[in-house]
Amino acid sequence: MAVTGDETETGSAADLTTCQLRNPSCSHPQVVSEASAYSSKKSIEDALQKREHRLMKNREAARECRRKKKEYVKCLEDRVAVLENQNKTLIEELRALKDIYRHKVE
DNA sequence: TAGACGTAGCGTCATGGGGC
DNA sequence: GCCCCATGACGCTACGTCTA
Repeated sequence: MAVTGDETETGSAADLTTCQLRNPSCSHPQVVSEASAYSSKKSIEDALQKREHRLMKNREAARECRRKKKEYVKCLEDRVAVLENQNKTLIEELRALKDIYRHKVE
């Protein structure tokens, strides 16, 4: 998993870094400045909880997104296989018809 | 057998779009 | 505007395969 010291997000009250989540005693400067924006311990806990919830939701969304993408790619691959078969069949059919036509002309 | 390399899967972040 | 969701991008780990 990629965890760098400078991870931040913008705009939300749940802005706390991953390093603080993993190590509550983290004194990373950004964490300190962000955490100081909260008036009480309660609101910090609240923000952490919100962040955790958001990360969990996004984790699940990413998993689902990958699953759908894989399914889509599989679908395309199957379609390619079907079309290739159809193409082969049509080419052979055309060849056979050309043969018949040639014999009639001769 | 150790190291290089390729691939799959994962978590996180950033961002755009839609709903309210 | 704010919130939520979907998704691309990135970095990391685990694992399999190849080669010296």
